[in-house]
Amino acid sequence: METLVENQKVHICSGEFVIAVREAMNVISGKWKLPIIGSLCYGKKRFKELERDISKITPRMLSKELKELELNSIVKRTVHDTTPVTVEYELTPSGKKIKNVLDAMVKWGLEHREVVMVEE
Amino acid sequence: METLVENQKVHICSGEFVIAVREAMNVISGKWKLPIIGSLCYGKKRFKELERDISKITPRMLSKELKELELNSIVKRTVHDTTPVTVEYELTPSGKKIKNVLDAMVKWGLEHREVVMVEE
DNA sequence: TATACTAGTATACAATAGTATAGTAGTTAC
DNA sequence: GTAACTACTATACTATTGTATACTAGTATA
Repeated sequence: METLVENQKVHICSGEFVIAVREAMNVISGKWKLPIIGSLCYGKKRFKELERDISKITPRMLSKELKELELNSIVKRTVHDTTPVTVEYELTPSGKKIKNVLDAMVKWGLEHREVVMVEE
Repeated sequence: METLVENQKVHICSGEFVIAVREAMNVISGKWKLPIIGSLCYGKKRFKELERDISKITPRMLSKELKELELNSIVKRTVHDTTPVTVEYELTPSGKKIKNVLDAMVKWGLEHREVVMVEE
């Protein structure tokens, strides 16, 4: 399995490849990361807005996942000096580009579903 | 966040989208699925070959993951009537196409790493 | 008879991921 | 003064995921 990255053939087992895939996996794995990213695609959101948007998430998980996403430079956190304090979360440019990965997943997923349906 | 699939704009929250992404996530999530798929990219492999190929995997996990991949139509299992019995595993066409998703992940991962490096 | 090969399975445990429920601190409206 | 808003945190638990170690069954070789 080979892949073209910046005009260079890269072997699936090359160190860079593995690290890059792992990084992408980190960002989208887990139960709540995609719902959070999905919700932030429509623009900035406050903590409580995300909590209301994402059905059944607990504040503990929301807080934990937002911290991880911030650490990984996917989400930017901004504190506003209002009363009460409001905190806004938004996707970084890198966070927005995850869309390309999701697109590839949707494309594969739909094709795969069709293949499986025809087989059965 | 919108995406183009077969000339139709599909909303990120549409049922089909969510199911398709979840399906793709199922196939690549977990500690051992990518190493297994990676190893099978080079062609058919027997159980013991995979076990030797994939450093530190236990037969329990290899067996479990192969079963899941087979259930999801990513891997095909063929039993050969030799002595001792040999079993071959190979990627289905759908399994091979997961490469497109991995490519998108590599591309994003490499770009993201560069952005993060420049920032720090 | 003992060892090694095939492809796994069984049991018990450890580690990680996620849930449920309640509480914090500071300010504002009733 | 009490309730409600903000953005969380703390504690204790359950569930899922992965590990470690040993074992099975059938055949072939030394």
